[in-house]
Amino acid sequence: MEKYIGIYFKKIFQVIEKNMNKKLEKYDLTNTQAFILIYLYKNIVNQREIEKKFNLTNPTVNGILNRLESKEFIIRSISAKDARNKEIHLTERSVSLINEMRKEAKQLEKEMIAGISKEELNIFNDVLKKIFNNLQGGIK
Amino acid sequence: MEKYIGIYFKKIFQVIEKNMNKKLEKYDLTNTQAFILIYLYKNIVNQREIEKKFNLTNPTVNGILNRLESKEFIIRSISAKDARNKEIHLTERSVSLINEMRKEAKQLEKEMIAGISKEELNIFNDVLKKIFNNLQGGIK
DNA sequence: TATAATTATATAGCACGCTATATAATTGGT
DNA sequence: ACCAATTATATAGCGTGCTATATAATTATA
Repeated sequence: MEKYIGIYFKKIFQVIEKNMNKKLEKYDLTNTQAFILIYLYKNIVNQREIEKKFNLTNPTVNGILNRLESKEFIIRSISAKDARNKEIHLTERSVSLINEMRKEAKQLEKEMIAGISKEELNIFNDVLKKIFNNLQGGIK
Repeated sequence: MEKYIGIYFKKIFQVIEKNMNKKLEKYDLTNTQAFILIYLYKNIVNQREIEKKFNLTNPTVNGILNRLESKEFIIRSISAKDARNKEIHLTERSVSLINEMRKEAKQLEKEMIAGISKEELNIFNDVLKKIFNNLQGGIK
């Protein structure tokens, strides 16, 4: 067993990420890119909203969107209402992949929690939430 | 509540990391570097062992050790027994910090799990282990 | 014993986090 | 109406992950 929860967490998170990236290779997408596309499919937002939703900084989001744009998964255009905002539009290419990717994501989540009971999962989620809240204060 | 465990995991992991990095700033170390130093203090190993312990690839470990070396936290020398191996030695500088850093790491772990019962923690750890095992197969 | 396979480390190049900083547009206060 | 503050986005530069590839030393095998 791992002495530090922090390290254990990191290991597991990285295993999850690797699995996802492997499944997404065929779409020429990373897991971060895929989750953002899935989010954009359901929500018409500017970049700032993506930052808040995924807990990321603006340079991070900008970089991800740059890559998505150069691969032609999205198009960015300046908002007519407020020229500071950029509107983000999914291209045909990404719309056609969303459902498939969503299926894969769900499938992987199922694999992850195989053999874990409802009760265990509930407690697990509670603990995750508590840890998150315990640490949130320490940041800002 | 988060729809995808994967994303929730990522958020929490990143909050943990940010907290740790903040606490370690004063030592001119990142959390990854600190955990590797702590490990090296207790274990005389070559780079390969670090890869296995932390589930990292060799270029990742090499990069981290390069940075630790240039900041003079470690010294690397070629093994007399097997010239493929590099022996990693901690410098005075890092030895003097280990205990303090270990205290901080423990302290943060305590903060993380504040208000969580023993039972909850046990289940949480079990679930983590199960998730890790469920996914391990998917990688290699 | 020479060659092939394996092992340990290193390098190149990329994705995705970050902080610090810049720029441009909008909003608010006087 | 102006100037300051705020807001949204972008850029520079870095750490830590990765894959693919190279190099050098050791081990195994024909």
